[in-house]
Amino acid sequence: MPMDNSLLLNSIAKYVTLDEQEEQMLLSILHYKKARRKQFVLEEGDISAKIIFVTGGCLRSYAVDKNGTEHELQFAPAGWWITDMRSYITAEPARLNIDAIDDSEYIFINKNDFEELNIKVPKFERFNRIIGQNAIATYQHRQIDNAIFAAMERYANFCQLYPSLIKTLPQKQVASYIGVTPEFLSKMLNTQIVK
Amino acid sequence: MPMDNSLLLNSIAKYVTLDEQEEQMLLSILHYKKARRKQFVLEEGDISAKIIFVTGGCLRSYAVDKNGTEHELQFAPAGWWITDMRSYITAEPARLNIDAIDDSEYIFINKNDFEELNIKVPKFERFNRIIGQNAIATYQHRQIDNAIFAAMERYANFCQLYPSLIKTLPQKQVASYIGVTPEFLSKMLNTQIVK
DNA sequence: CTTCCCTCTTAACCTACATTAAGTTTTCTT
DNA sequence: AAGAAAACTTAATGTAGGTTAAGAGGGAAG
Repeated sequence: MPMDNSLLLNSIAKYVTLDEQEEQMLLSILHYKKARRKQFVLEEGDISAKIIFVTGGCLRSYAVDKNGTEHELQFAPAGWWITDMRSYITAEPARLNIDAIDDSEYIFINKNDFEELNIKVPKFERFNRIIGQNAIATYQHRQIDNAIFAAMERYANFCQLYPSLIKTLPQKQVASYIGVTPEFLSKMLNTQIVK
Repeated sequence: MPMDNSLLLNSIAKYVTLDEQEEQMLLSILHYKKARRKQFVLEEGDISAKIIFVTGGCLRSYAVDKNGTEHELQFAPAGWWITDMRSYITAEPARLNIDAIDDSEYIFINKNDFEELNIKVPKFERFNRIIGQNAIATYQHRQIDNAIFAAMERYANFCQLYPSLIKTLPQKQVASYIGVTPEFLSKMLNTQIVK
């Protein structure tokens, strides 16, 4: 059954040009899956032996603290990659949960296939090296932003950076991403009305 | 003049095996530099058109907030890579400063050379893809740790993760890395004595 | 239409950590 | 070895954001 791979292929094509055969090798290792709203894609304690590319809906990754409070690490709408990288690399149990915020569709690639394809198709490895660097840049700046900015500024940054997410996400998840409680975000937003 | 490249070559050899010619291509693009304690290697506002590998001493990267307070992003003792990745990728002015904590020596590779070598030597690109993934894993967990743990636990984590750095770094830099003021870290450490 | 659950809000009170300011010790520099 | 500059400590006071609790809308399932 032919699946829609165009989002993935276009995203790769931004950085490298795969020939017919290389593209075939990639397509041959893709798996397709759907997750309904709130369904887990990866559960804390599992081993994350795959890498995930979202093609529809929205996934998220988060960790749960000792009080049971969730802390969002990442939102992954269509076109984004998501995984627990530590667990992927070391095959240790994942600390992150990944679940579906909306009914979602995604492609996943098993670790063995992914590693093998990187070796067989250098252009694919280039693509991964480059998007890896992009992710590092993002994490570096998120770390600095958290250290430097107060909650209100982090909220403003989030709105600017992810305008489409702001419209669809429940406020409590935005709160968790920027590192405050939902109560505090609510208060912050409703106290600022008149300056 | 022959320089000591063994640290770099060993670090690459952990992941890939370069042949004679590949190694030569790598060596031909290396530049060697020293920085005295407190000297800048990259200054906020500059464009970070290179990638740095520390061979001796210790560098650090940090950002400065509007009050002039420094916030440590990374310590890079011998064997570590360091750069402002956003600035490297986009050629925008860096937000990070990189300077020397101790008298240090480092290798740097200019962006053009680095990108070209990645294309010419797929094994080098593999190495970079892999260490990029490692860096992502580290940043993911640092983000989560900051969200989940209180200052004392973050300090304990730091001690466990970087036992050698704890001995050499001034306390105020550790404080900055874990995200508290030096005053608070001092109080924390000196109040815990008798439980 | 209603019940249930989930999200958001409001408000009182609480705490981890920041700020300011001195004083002390360690370390560079000369 | 002296003097200056950093680094560390202590303590009083301040505040951003957390916690707890209760109520109000809103949408999905029956």
